Amino acid sequence: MNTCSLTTQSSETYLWIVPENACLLNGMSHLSGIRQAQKQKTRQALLDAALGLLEEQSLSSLGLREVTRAAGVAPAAFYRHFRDTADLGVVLVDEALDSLHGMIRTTLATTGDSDERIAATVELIAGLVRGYPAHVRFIARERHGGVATVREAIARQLGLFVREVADELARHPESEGWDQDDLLMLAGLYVDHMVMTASEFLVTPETDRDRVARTARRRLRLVGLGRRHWLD
Amino acid sequence: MNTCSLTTQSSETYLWIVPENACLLNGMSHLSGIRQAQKQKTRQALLDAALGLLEEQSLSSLGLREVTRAAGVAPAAFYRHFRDTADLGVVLVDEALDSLHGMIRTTLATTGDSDERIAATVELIAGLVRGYPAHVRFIARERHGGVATVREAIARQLGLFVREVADELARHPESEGWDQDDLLMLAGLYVDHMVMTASEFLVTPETDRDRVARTARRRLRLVGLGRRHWLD
DNA sequence: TGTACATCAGTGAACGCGCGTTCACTGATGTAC
DNA sequence: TGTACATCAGTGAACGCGCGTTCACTGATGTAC
Repeated sequence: MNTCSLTTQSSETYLWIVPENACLLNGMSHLSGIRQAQKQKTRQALLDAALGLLEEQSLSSLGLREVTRAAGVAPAAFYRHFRDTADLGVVLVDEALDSLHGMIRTTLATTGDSDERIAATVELIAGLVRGYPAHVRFIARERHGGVATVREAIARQLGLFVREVADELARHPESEGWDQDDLLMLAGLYVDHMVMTASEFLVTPETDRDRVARTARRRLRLVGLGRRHWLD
Repeated sequence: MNTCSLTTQSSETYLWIVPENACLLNGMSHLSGIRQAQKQKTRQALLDAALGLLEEQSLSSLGLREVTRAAGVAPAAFYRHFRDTADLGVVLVDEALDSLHGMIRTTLATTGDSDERIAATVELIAGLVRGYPAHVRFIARERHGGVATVREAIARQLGLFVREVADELARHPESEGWDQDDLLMLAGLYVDHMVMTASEFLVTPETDRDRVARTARRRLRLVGLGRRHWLD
């Protein structure tokens, strides 16, 4: 059971060790013990219920009563945790993307030739879609969705990814002679490609996902070729 | 004033010359004269009103009464034209994308070196965003949105684009030795890139769009380099 | 340790409101003779 | 051409319903002594 992010193990442990700092965003930093744990449980039930409902609709049509009904609490309880459904949406963005930063860095830092890195990247995305389909769908859907604050939260996180990817690319020997602007351009291309691939996986039945993975790898290979000849 | 597509001039003319075939989808092929023209006007008013409202929300939260209010007709009038708002959404998809097929083919067939073609492509997208921002936003938003029939309509149209782009790429001398599968992979990369660039333009104030265009062109150049070395 | 008081997450009832849908209607347009 | 009837796009009133929000409340948990 995770509490504040996808990284189940670490954040749960963290919660028990330093409970007063575990979820600063919740505004419940002074709570402790049973009370906090129960509140947290309800909060997570609301988030999970919302995420489930969002598989078949978008955030701007998600109703507060719908969420509380699915979570098994009274409508008024919602206000103990979120101002409205848009507010809940912003929390979902961070729940979905916070834990990805580390994974991406690790994957890009993989030693080995570029084909290995490509395979690892596509496998990372496939794994995310397999493990957290609802989170991935939520991000793909709300990236251009109808709720401004959520769009902005997603744009902020993806912007971070772009900068992190650029940093990591800069460490590769292939990046010698590249200026920062070009690195960011390439990093943006990669991040966009990751999001596209993820949503392509989502709409493809498990049995056909190999085909999607193969196409994704070829696209990355083609971009990689362009990268190698950029300074010719 | 356009009636069934973005290509104002031609479809309007067409409507008057062969009115009984102009808008087969409407189910009003047997109507003629003043009555049809008035019905068409109301229908277009509903579509325009909906498109306006969709700039700040998504289709799955768009209300029928909201649309009729903005269009200045009674709620019940809506049912003379559409079954529900999802049905209206599907019509909007075709209104937004039908007329693009020709433009894309023409742009890709542009004679001249690859830099010229790249500049023309980015300029095509910039022009679309400038001329039809609401249509472009609608497509970007609903591509992964909460209404299945609309997502499918968009996927169908984008799939057509991919095949058309692949056809056009096949005509280029650079494509010698490429198999169909690789051409489709590359075409998909281009189409995805076009959609990304369009939505990047949308969230960028007019004054900064040059920067977005420049990045888009460099991305296309990098992909073009990869293309040239694909068979090495 | 036990007791008395404070806190506050969650409840359940109530509210006014706008929603989607239906229906019989009206009056301009179309058609037949 | 004029007349009598048919069509049907748009109207306006009505309906039942679920929505978001408020409020005083309850009872388990927390705290002070």
